[in-house]
Amino acid sequence: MRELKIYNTLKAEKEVFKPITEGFIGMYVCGPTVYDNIHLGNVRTFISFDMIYRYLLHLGYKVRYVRNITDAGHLTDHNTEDKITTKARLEQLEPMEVVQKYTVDFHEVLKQYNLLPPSIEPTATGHIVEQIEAIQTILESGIAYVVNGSVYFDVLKYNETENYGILSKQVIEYGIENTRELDGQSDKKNPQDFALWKKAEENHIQRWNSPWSVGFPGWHLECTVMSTKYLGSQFDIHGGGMDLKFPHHECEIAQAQVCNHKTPVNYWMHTNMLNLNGKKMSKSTGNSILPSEIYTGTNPLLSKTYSPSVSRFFMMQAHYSSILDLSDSALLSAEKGFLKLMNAIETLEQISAADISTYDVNALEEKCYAAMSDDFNTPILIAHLFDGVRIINSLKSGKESLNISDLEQLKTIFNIFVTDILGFISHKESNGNDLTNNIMELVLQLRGNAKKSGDFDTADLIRNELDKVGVQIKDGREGSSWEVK
RNA sequence: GGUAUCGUGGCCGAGUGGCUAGGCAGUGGUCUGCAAAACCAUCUACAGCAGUUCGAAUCUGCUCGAUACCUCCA
Repeated sequence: MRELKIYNTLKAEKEVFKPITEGFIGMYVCGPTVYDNIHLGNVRTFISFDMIYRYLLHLGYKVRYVRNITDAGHLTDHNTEDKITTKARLEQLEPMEVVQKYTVDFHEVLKQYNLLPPSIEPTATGHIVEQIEAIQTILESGIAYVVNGSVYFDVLKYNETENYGILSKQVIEYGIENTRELDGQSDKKNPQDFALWKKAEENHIQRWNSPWSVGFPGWHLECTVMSTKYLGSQFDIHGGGMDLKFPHHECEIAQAQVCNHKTPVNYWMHTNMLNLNGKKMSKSTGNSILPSEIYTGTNPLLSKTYSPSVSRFFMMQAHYSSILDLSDSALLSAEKGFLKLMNAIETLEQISAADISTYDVNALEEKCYAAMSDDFNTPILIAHLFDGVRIINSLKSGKESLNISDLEQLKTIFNIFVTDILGFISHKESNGNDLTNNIMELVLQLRGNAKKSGDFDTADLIRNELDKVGVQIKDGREGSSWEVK
């Protein structure tokens, strides 16, 4: 199998990837908390991991991809209530209605962006029993304590024998004098401690029985429990957004370390943020844009609508680990580039083979694999694909030629990288309609006749009127063609 | 205050010690009835200062600036 390099946040360097079991990969990615519509920044993370998943599959690995849905336990800021519960109260819904509503939204959006579904999509509320068992284990190890029906993880005690901060490189602060505002109400021994179980207040709707209180699990615990359950106590890849690195992933490592006595994950991958107006998109600050606003064009920042494929292309033009800034002009240029790429693929279907090849298709394929195998470098891949686009257009005009096997190989390359790995789909499916094709053939023929007889008024009329309804005429050396814009 | 990442041409965005990334926009040309598309050519660059080196956008130090995390966020 081809060598693959992955930037491992845990080691802070690029490493050659070696799965625990040859040919198999266990991958866990933190999913959304379904208390609201996901915004485009959330989508970026899932698209990045979709691309990663697709490439791993393409390389021939059997991948078990687990991506959770957080439907309980995610606390709001400075509050004892969780996000789902808060939303349920605001919308006067059952918590599970909130969960259902936004889970459906999540899935619909990801479908628009052509994401493959994960192998398993577990929920926090479906694993309450496992979470309670894990808390018991941690309590028995003496790394957690019970206060007023809630259970907290003792970070300082853990840090005596283990390294809390191994992932985020944070150095925990001993002593409370360094902390900013210590919440007087808090049951915690230290502000760094985090909740494993919270006792439910009277008005808290989501609640389960436990040995300590009627309450609900802490946010960090679900990922530990579910990744362990489905991928084992040690697995290959754990991913998530950069903003989850600390404290969420740090806490996951600590919990798993106490429960299973081994480091849970070999490769930690963190995808970077999508910025809007120079700042991270965020639900809580309102600096965000919804996927639906992109394809309906309802956001004031956008001059027009953009298809999901265009925004997917826009994201793939940046490396997953870089911050990416969204703007109308960036989407506009992405759209042009995307159409150029997709048009070339259509053109490729019309190319006929020649006797000799004037271009090294093998070298192109090698470059594409090299780019992807170097920490999933999609911008470099796309640069190479545009090299292929240039060749395709030259093939059409006769400046380059390919023999039959090279031509087939070029088609395969585009199929693999554009469709299978980058996950782009042409949004011009309507071009394939037989009726439309036949009518357009006639129209082009009539216009061609008009041109031949010098009737350019008619020729231009046809071209202009078609342009108004979104069809572009392209006159080439060997005749005219058309496409839906 | 702590931790981390980053500062690349008109814009977006790769590269990380010597060899043109790429896309969009611009300019010149080919083609065209004209235009568009396409193709060819081409311009604008590595935040600043000092150091290491035969050679640095790439390594080191400092300065300035930006962002993220440290309290919920993909």
